[in-house]
Amino acid sequence: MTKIIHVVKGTKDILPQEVEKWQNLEQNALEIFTKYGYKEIRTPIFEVTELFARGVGDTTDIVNKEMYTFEKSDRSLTLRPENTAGVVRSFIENGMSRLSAPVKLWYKGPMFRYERPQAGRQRQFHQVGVELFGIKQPAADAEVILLAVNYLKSLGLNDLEVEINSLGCPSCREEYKKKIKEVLKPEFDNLCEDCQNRYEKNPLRLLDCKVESCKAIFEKPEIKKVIQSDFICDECAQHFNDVKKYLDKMNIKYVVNKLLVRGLDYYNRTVFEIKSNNLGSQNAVCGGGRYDSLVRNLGGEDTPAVGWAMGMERLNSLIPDPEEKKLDAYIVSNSSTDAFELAEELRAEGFNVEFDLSNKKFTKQLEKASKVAKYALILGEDEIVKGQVSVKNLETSVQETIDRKNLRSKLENDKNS
RNA sequence: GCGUCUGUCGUCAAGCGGUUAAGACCUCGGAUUGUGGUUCCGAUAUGCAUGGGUUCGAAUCCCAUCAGACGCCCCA
Repeated sequence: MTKIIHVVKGTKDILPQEVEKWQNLEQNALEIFTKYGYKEIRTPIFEVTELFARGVGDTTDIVNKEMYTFEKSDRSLTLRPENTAGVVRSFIENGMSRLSAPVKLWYKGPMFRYERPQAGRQRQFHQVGVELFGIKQPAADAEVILLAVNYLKSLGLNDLEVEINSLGCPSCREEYKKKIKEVLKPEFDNLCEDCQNRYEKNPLRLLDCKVESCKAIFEKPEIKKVIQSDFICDECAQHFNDVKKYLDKMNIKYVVNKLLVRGLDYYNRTVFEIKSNNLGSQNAVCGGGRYDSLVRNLGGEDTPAVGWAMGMERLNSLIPDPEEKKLDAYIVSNSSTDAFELAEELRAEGFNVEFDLSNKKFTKQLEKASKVAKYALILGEDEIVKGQVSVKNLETSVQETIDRKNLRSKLENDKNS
């Protein structure tokens, strides 16, 4: 036997029986996002590597160790690890800052990150996300969060936890980082290896370390005081308060998590995550925030923006499997030409119909019908001659022979009852 | 990149150094050439992820590789 070829590590087929769930996710996205005025955008799956280096940030793990990068004619290209950078690139390139604000976009599609696969994590995975450009006011943050919550609700997911935080603006955040580094300096040698790395790279990430010895250090009164201090400046605080006010008004429950820091460099002010307790350790279904300097950093005009992305695999694992859909009818006949004809007729009228293509025996055909369809349409010699068809309800076993011209209304009646 | 566990039919599995490698489901065929979902018969792994080794003898023990699951880091 010739060796078979396997899917590559961290990728998966979406098989026919799972496709309906995916179509649901996509359909709901289109419906809900359209209500809020978002338009779909589709950007390429690969981009110039520099886009992600500059966009996502070259200190992030995503850019440093997780990108699928390849060279082609002297150019370095990368499979997109996320889609905000690509959308921003397109926003700038297509002059969308000239459009009247806000510009509201949504997307869906595969993303690629070279990571160790585990529950809720693959190397090729899918995200659906939204981006709102051109509004600096807190109402934009609130709308985007509301949109996320309503999308999740439309999928039947109600008991998820919304966590929010404010990272402040670049200037007040720098102050805060400095203070944290200062107060932790004497403890540096006692921190775990990861934390020692983070100390320089991203001091904010120190705070939610899970190592017990580190936690103990953060509990020390003089350190805890600094960590918990309200470091953000008055303007940022005002913005954050307003976002919370909107959420309260819209009846969205949330908790403020001061340890919530996102892993992409471009965020400022509002950041948020939506988590589930039913997901294993990778428990965030949605993550996002405000990124007011990204458009400018990528060469566009100064444009404030907010957005989020959801992991579609994670969403799907929270949604129960739908019942398998049966065909409306399966034609049982020894005359495949007549079966063909009838099938086409019914299909044209909107029914889902199949029949046997391999000349199986009558009983086998009926057996097949009972497995895949609600009705068996028996088309034998008698029926063909008389222009009739025997309709058998495969659940109730009730069968009656009717004129072919009445078949449509018969099937429709039963369909609705 | 690190750690823990796991690889026996399409699927779920038994087997723990000597078996003809159980069983169940699915699939296919027959009982049953116009009536299924119940029942009964039958078919389907010269092979146990791959490659080495130990042994008279390996699916079973050892090593390596590959793959998967889960966790760390990080993220959706």
